[in-house]
Amino acid sequence: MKLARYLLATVKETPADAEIISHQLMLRAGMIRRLAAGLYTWMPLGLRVLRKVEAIVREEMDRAGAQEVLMPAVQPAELWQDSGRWDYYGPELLRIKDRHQRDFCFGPTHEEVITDLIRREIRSYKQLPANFYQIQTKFRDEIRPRFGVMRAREFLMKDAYSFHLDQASLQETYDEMYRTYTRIFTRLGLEFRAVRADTGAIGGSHSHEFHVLAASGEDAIAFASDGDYAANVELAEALPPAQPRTASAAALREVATPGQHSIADISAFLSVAPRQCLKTLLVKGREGGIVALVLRGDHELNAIKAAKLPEVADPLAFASAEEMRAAAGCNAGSLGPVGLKVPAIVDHAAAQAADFVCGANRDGFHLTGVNWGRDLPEPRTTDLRNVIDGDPSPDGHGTLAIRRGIEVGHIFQLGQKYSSAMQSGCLDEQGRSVTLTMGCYGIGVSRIVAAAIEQNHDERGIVWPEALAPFAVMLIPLNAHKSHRVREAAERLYRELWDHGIETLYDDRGERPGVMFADADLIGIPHRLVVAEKGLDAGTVEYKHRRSDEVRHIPLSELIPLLKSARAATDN
RNA sequence: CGGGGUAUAGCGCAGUCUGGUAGCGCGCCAGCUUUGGGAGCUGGAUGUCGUGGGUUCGAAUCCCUCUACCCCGACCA
Repeated sequence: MKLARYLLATVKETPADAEIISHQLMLRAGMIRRLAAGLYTWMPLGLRVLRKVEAIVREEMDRAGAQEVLMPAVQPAELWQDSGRWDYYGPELLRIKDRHQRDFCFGPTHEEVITDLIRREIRSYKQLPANFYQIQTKFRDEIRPRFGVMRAREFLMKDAYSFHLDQASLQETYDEMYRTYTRIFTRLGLEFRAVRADTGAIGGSHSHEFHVLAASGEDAIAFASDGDYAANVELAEALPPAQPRTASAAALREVATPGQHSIADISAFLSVAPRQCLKTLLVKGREGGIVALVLRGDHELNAIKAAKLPEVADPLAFASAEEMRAAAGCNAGSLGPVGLKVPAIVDHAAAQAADFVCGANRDGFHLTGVNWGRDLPEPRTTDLRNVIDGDPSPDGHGTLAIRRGIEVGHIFQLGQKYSSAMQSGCLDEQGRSVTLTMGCYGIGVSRIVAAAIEQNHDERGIVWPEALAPFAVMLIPLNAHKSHRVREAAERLYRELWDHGIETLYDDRGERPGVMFADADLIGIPHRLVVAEKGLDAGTVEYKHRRSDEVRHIPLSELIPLLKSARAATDN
């Protein structure tokens, strides 16, 4: 491509409403433009990157024996009513009506459509197992789209669905997909980890998320210092403390704590560590009523763990101010487990505390020197909190460290959730009717582009991994307006590079050198070639890699082999 | 959905409090100079001041309506 008439829409200034670096750089490099909240146009340069991701995903899915299909983005409501999700899915599902007032939705995912297809097409166990995938635009009406294409409403996703006669066959394909995802993210040049994830109603250890590690990630991941345990913090188990509770030493006292509400207030006011304070949260119960959850002051409630308790409403909902006063006789800020009339469920770590501080269930007062078993009954304990840095690993190997990740892939075993709701089955070897067992496997294709930038940038712009770069080479002529030799050499080199299949951008805009260098750096092209008078005298062009400061003078004859070997190193 | 904020040239912003001829930087167009890290000078084009209504001799500015977008909030006891 020649830049003079390529829509290279780079901008110098950082757009005001882009918060994270990938969003800023995608706008500045002219990869995307916003149309409305969570809706983006992919510009020529950005689309090339998106296509690179797609191509690698497609190659590896094909290699793993999956068959590509393309299903409609718009889906009839009937299918969603069949599966029960029309009512369950909520406002994230974009519902639309056609001219006959029939209900449709813009697909946020395709379990219903594929299950419907398979129940019509698959007749015999001889056709199984089978795995179908598509790369397609999805729409999820997110409460709060943000971070550009990282959390957009419309986005490109690869979704795959596998069908099996039994669990053993599903496990095989699941493992194959795990390996395939590992290959894909490795080829994309990303630093990533597979982590155990929450499976919702499915249960078991049959779900993994693939996360690109980045400080801006929206998910927290817990890693074990020894061994390979890794899990989303949503799921990671906090083990009960190994040491027994220390004996009580202090007497129970009620102290006035006017205006002191938060753990931070109380610990500062009474000069005790936050971990010596307990916080009490009142939440709605599953069958109505109120339940108290008690945690150590330095710990955070894990809403997913709490919502799984049989006593607690799912999803988790906090008690209103009126409900608090009715249940405890005080406002938030003075709640405590002592003398509370509602059932209390206590986190393991909170149950281990001795001589602790908590609210007195009387506005403006707290209790100090409180002890389980003495001042209130021994608690019912469970795991309620998020793991924190330094907690013991649930698998017994070392301690946990917390890092942030961007979820770019998710594989899980669906079992028979959709196939039984939608009566998708076939005949087995004995002629018996069997309900199919399913797996599903997603990759956020457009999100990967943003995630890759989060991991690969510097102060000058994007630094593309070889496999994702929109172009391999940026060809820059110096003083082309004055020098026939430079112009001719650059033109010749440009054609030669393309003849060898090396994707090259030729900057024929006639800009000053500084502008050309700055744009080349901003859009992150890996290999930079500069053609100038002084090099031509020696029969060389100047070569620089985006990641390096080293400038090398390469004889023209060695150029193509050099670039080809750089590319080959990243294929497969 | 609750709270906060913003909307003025392609982009980033000032002007609004205190009503009176719509501005700055970048970008864009033309010319000259310049050419190894986002050039300089000269000249130029570009605005229903988000929408609709109201007050006023006069509204970007004051009042009301609507819309769009951004940020914060489901980790607080």
